[in-house]
Amino acid sequence: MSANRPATAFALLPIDSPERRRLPPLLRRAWYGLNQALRRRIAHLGITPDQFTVLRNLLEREGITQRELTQLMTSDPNTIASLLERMEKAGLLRREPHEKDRRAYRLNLRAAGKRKYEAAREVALTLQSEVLRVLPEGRREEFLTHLALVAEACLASAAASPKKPTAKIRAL
Amino acid sequence: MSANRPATAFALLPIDSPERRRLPPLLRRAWYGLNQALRRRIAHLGITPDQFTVLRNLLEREGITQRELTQLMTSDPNTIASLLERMEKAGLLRREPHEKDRRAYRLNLRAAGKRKYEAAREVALTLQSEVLRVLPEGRREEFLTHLALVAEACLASAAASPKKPTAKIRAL
DNA sequence: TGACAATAATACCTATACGTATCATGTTTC
DNA sequence: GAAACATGATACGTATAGGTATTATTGTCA
Repeated sequence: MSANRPATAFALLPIDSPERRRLPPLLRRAWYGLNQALRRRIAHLGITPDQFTVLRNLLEREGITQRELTQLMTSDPNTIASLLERMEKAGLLRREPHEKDRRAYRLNLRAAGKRKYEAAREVALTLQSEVLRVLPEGRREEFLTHLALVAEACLASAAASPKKPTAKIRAL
Repeated sequence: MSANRPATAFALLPIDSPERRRLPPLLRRAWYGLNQALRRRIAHLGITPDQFTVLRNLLEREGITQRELTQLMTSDPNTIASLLERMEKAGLLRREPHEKDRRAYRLNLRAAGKRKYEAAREVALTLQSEVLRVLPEGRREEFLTHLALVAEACLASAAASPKKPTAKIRAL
């Protein structure tokens, strides 16, 4: 083991998994694991983790447009459109015409959506605290702060990576 | 702001985004941002981030089965099967019959797969260090260690959440 | 050894991510 | 104020996640 790392960091981990320290697989495992756990635990409610996130955002900010929801969820207009279509069909929310912009919709929860949200929220809170318990209590806030920094950096890198490389950039 | 948190943690963040401190959205942003950045930066190679991960695993361990790859990638047999089908069609790898178990395949990279991997690896390494630069140098190892703990906890929670609730559990 | 459970892979389904293109509507600019 | 441009939403295509069921094997145990 190299000398300039805290030895405790590896105490719980098998030494022979070098990729254990690589950011991408760790983020992948954490995100997919968390998502899968939540999906299974709320499956009986008939909603998915992404639908739960939509419900939460709509409860906190009623009447937002799809574009605004897309930004709040750090998602994509296409993904949100089809997600909302399924949720509207399931009776969880309504899309009403925007009174100022005839291109846009205003999104509003229906009663069924609010009920599903409340039930799923309990599950999600339990899950989150269950997961964070593995960190020493005094380090949890710091971890989340660092994770927020990393998340912002990831989004910035994505934003800085054009879909179609411009002539200038490709010329490098 | 509550008193028992380090004040510096919030210095760079808008105070009015309470969900900034919630684990799920942070993991989502980090993972999707990282994935999107890599996808755009290697699109010219004709492979996706997941295909890149497959290539890396196959390079490190030649001749593994789909089942073993599924475990290495913390993925799903269905997903891996269709992923490999696309990659085999694209000439990146071969599925050869397993000499002991006629149900299984042995996976091997082809030359094109190795070339794509080498090119994508440079991009991925650059991206990862670009992202980790936002953390103070002395905290990066600690952050990854904590993230590994969280990832394991997420996987454990998922594993502890059955697909179909048993009668016993549902009775609670 | 013969019935039966476990396992590797696949088929089929739905949900999501996201790239490109399109349409309708807003906004800006000369 | 008309043309150019920007924006909200959608249509369509491909890739991935993962649930259920099926098929072909393998392993186990009475």
